[in-house]
Amino acid sequence: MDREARRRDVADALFRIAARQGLGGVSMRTVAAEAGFSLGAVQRYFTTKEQMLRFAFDQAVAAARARMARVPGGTGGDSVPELLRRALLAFLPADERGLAEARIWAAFYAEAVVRPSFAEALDEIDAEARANLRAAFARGQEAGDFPRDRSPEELAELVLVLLDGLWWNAVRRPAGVPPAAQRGIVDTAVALLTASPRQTAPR
Amino acid sequence: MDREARRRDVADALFRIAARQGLGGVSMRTVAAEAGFSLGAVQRYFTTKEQMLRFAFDQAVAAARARMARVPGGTGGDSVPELLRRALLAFLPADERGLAEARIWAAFYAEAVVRPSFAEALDEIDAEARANLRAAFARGQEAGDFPRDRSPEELAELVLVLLDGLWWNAVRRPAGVPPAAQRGIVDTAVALLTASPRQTAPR
DNA sequence: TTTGTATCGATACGAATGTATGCTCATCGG
DNA sequence: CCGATGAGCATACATTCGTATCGATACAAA
Repeated sequence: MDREARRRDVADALFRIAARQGLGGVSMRTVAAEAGFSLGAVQRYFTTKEQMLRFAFDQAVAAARARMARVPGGTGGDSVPELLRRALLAFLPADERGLAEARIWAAFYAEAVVRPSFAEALDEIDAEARANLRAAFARGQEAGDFPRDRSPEELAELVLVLLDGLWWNAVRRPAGVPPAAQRGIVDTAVALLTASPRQTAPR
Repeated sequence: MDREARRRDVADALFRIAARQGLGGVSMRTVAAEAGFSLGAVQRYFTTKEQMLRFAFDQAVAAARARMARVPGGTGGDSVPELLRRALLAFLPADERGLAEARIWAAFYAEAVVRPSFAEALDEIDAEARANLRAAFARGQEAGDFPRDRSPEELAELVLVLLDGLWWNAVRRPAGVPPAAQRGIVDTAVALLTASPRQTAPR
């Protein structure tokens, strides 16, 4: 009878289908079958497909926010570069389960390109991450861990872009093969970020 | 009567729809209407939707390959970092037309996550780009434009990842607003790539 | 017990989908 | 002239879609 819990069950079923077949495989009936519910039951929790999709999307957004909050904030004793390295790795899919989640996000991500209401939520997450990174870089520069000739804003933006790239790179790998290669790229990126510039790219 | 030209017309119509509504808005009938053809006419060129989609995808892949070939190869007098900078910018959507193309790619990109036959083609493009970048970095290191403590492979991989991130970042921007900010990130990234490392990220 | 109210399942219905079939022409070789 | 070939179009068909409606069961209140 717990309405909210059932809604989450339905959303979980939607996630499983989206991870396997993308949003193209998501229909009221396929979701109902995956959840072990009848079509009518799903309809009682979500009168419309739009509602169902939006709920699932919001669920995924909340999970992403929670993951971001769980990232080591900087109060620990680690250096900022090390924190950055761990933060990047925290958002990359590591095991089979993480890869399934990432596939779901890939579907939503693409959907956001043509659905502004989804894009707004992604922009909000981006803004949060940007703010966190900006603050971290400011601290890192004060501690001397990062060169000061680049503003924290620039560095934060660069890391966000880098994370997007790393993430998509991981999503496209066949199975759970990435760990080593991924770590290598992350290490390289962090090393370059902590390097002092030798020359500026000519105008 | 030119069969191949008509097929491209149909594919172009598919592209316009995909840019507007994603692959979810693509159906035999909507594509036919967009192309100004009847459903039957489209069917004569593509007996199945799968064929149509695959042809359009291959068309997009060929265009991407052509764009990659058109990128300044390095025989010019420019320094390798400058070449890198221009190469990155060449792949980012600059105007409204480029953004529409990018939206199409976003749809295909997400589709590739759940359709291995699409993923293969993307992997091939990636491999080509990786080889080109690797060679460019090797040349750049010999010329002293890049630090030698990172292998060309690592640097190439990093740039590929960075390009993916930059690209998605551009796709998600509302309209044709990105140029300045995008260039800033590219400049920062190139500057960092050409910097000499100060310290390596702790294990 | 009776009444009322959720919960769920089954089914119905119109719209849209992919695909198949048949028809009308125009063009061209004999 | 005329048969043939193929392009283009309309239509038909079965399936699947989202959504709406109805009946059955369960359980709480009166």
